Order: sequence, then structure tokens, then C-alpha cells
Amino acid sequence: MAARDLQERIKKLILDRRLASGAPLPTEPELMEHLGASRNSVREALKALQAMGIVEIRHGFGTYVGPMSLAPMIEGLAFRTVAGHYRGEDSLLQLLELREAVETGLASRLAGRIPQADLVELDALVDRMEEQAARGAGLAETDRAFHATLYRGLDNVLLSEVLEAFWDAFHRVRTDLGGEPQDPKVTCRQHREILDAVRSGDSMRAEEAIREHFGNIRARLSTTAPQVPHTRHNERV
Amino acid sequence: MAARDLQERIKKLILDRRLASGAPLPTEPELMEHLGASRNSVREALKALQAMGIVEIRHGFGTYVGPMSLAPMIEGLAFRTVAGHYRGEDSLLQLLELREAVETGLASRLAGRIPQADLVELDALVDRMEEQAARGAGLAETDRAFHATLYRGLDNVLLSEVLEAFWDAFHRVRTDLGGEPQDPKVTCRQHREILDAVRSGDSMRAEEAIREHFGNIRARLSTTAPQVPHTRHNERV
DNA sequence: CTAGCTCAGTTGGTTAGAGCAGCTGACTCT
DNA sequence: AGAGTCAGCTGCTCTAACCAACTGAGCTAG
Repeated sequence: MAARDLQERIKKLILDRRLASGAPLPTEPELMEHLGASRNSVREALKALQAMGIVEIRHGFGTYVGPMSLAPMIEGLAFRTVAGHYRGEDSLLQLLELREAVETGLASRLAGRIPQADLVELDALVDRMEEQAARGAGLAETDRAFHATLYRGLDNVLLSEVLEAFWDAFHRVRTDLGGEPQDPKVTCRQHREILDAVRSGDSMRAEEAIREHFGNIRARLSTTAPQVPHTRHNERV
Repeated sequence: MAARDLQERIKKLILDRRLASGAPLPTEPELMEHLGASRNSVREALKALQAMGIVEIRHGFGTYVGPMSLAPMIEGLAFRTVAGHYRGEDSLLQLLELREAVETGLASRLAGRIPQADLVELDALVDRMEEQAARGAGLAETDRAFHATLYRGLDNVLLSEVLEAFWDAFHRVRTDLGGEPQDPKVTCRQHREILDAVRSGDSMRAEEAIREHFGNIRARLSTTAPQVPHTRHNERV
């Protein structure tokens, strides 16, 4: 009765006061009085809001309006995918296909109208990728940055965040499940091709480049498919 | 210290036991013993997991593994958008553009390869839409069904759910903010055009049809725009 | 006088125990 | 045999106390 209401009322409080991300919320005792509920109930509501990223709780410091990032979505997606995988579904493949479907459309849309500054940055990223591949380092972070920078040209923060969330969820699940790493050199070449294709303004070519890139990941995926060990100890889910 | 851990351990428990959606979780006393934590901490962890859709709690009945739907994402997206809107950002427009960017790509990808059965169903949906428009009824649900059915041909459940989540979030925010409704007849015509374009197999035409549809919504949106000045500093309640 | 430390006060974190509320199924009375 | 009742599970809420992290004022040592 009260619980669901409490969350709504706290959300309403944030909206009514026009609180921005990072703004302080009332303390627990203050919320108790304002909402007429016990500490326990208030805390449970806050915990739920925290899980949704609406609120941020800092021990010994206070409660604040959260960053409203899509982190909870990553969390949920990742768990959903891992759970499905353990139960023998091809959930990880579905997640990959989701990225592929969305990114192919966006890349072709982006072809030829990507800002010059972003192209320069992308060039630098692929260079770094090659350097990392040469000395055998992991290039996950650079790959992430590449995709993030690529779609920045679409000039929609929300869209960028969603794509990054998909990337994060996929990457986390794949590493958690101990997926086989890609061949770094192939990965580099494909990113270079994506970049060149987008630069050239040829939508079809850009689409094809993205598709090939994902096709590569997909191939690696199916070799590691559904053998299911117990969860490892330090696993993040 | 314990709280974040508890959530992880409960998630681990679900994975280790290969619990499917709907499967019962241990009762609160059992979890207390199994996790070595107090009732309160266990409940707070469960509340957070519930907010993420990982767990479902039914009063007087028990706790179960959740449906793993994207409902929490809708919740989060909607709140984020409303909060941004109230603070004078064009967050609702961004959400619309997110849908547009993704759907244009998918529609062109879908053109010509959509199953016959889905085409029949889509025809029926547009018919119903026209019938509803004629008698002045709302056609939100039919619109939702149209978009859902359209992308079903991509044969990726996750993708479908994500698109539906975007639709839901957008629709909820728009109605919450009392947005101006569309002209039903225009909406019908545009859906018919999308359908015909996809049927014809012409990717460009499909893309254009989607873009025009969203352009219409966008136009309605800007008439209801926030027009709230940016109050970055010193904002009063 | 300043740099650093200490400690009291504030905030959230955790535990405990009691009682309330919704649901189920077996028991009882008709 | 059927309908009503109640005992027992379940989760929900509250109170009250104490633990732990952080801040900042005030003290101490240099």
C-alpha cells in the first residue's frame, strides 16, 4: 500500500522542486516526517529508486538526485542476458543482433554527414587500436570509444547513451561468460573500414562494413556458445 | 558494505539454481539464514532487485523470479525525460529522435523481407485505426500494436521489446505532460504509407515514410514545447 | 601562525523484535 | 457435499537501538 506510493511521492518531490542531478535530497529523518512513514519504509523506497538510478545514496554524507544514467538498464540487460544464456537460450546472440540492427541503420544514416572533428578523433582511435594490437594489449576500451565517438555525430545524447549501454551490457556479459577474444588485427582492419566507409559518404558501404564487423563477433560467439559452467566467484552479474 | 553484496548474492543464487522467470525464491526468513543478514537488509536488497525487474514480490504469497522485462527501463527513461522536461530541456524531443533514428534504420532494413502474415495483420491494424479515427476514439493502443507488429519480422525478441519500451516511455511521458493529440486522419494515412512502402520493398521509400510519420509527431510536439527558460543556477522551488 | 590531528555531530547502514495484512488450504458446520 | 471459517504461511510496516562513514570545528604541535 504505502511502499509503491512512497517511491512515487519521492519522485514527485524531485519533480516539484525541479531538482537537478546532484542536488541534495532531504535526509532520512526529514523524509520520514514529510512522508509520514517509518525509516524502514523510506529506506526501502530509496533503495528502489537507487536501483533505478533516480537517486544516489552516499554513506555518511547524504542522499542526492542521481545522474539519471542508463546504468540500471545495463545492469538489467546484462543480468537478463546472462540468466537466459545459463538456461540455454541464445540471449547473447540476440543482444549482439540488437546492436547490429541498430548500428547498421545509424551508420548508413551517418555516412557523409559526420563532422570533420569526429573523423580526426576516430582516426586517432584506430591508430591507437593498432598500436595496442601490436603490443598485445586489450583494446576493449578503445573499441568502446570508437563506437561512442562514431555516433556522437548524430547529436543526440540520449541515443549515444543507449548505444553505449548496449555496448557495455554486451561487453560485460561476454567477458563474464569467458568469451573467446577476437583477433585484434582483424578488429582493427574492420574498424578502419567502417571509418573509411563513413567518411566516403557511401551509405551502403558503411552499412556493409558494420555488418561485417558484427559478423566477425558473431562468428566468435558461436564457437563459445552454450557450454555452461557454474558461476565463477568474482563474477559480476 | 553488505547491501550491494546481498543483491549480487541473490542474483547469483538465481543463476546457480537456474531459476526461470516465475520460479519461487526462498522466503525472507530462509534468505536471512542463507545470506546471514537481517530481515531488513534482505528486504532492501529484494526491493532493489524488484525495481530492476529481476524479482517479483507478491504480498502474502511469496517472492518469485521476475519476468525480466524492460519495464524498469521504461520507468527510468520516462522519469528521466519528465525530469529533463520540467527543467527546460528538450528531453522529450530527444526521446522521439531516438525512436526515429532507430526505426528509420530498421524499416529500410525490413522493406521487402517482411513476412506475408505480418503484412495481413498490419493491414487489419490500419483498418482498425481508420475505424477508430472515424468514431473519434483514441488509437494509441493500435498505434503501439502497429509498430510492434511491424518490427516482429526482424525476428529478435529483445529488439522488439526495446522498441516497445521506447514507444511506451514516449507515450507515457507525452500523456503525462498533457501533449496535444495528433490528427487521427493524418496518422492513419501515414501508417498506411509506411505499410505500403515496406510491402513494396523500397528501402528509401520506407525510410522516408517513417521519417514523415515522426516529423508529424515532432511538429505536434514543438507546439507544446516546454518554453521553460533554462534555470541552471539559483533555481527556486 | 599554520599544519595537522582529534573528536563530536551529522548522515546513512544494520540489527532486533513486535505486530499488521494478504493469501491458501484444511477443517468444520450446515 | 458445499460454504464458511480459521490457522498458518507469506510479505509489510513500525519502533528503537546501535554501527559506520563522513564533515567540520576546535585543539594541539611545530
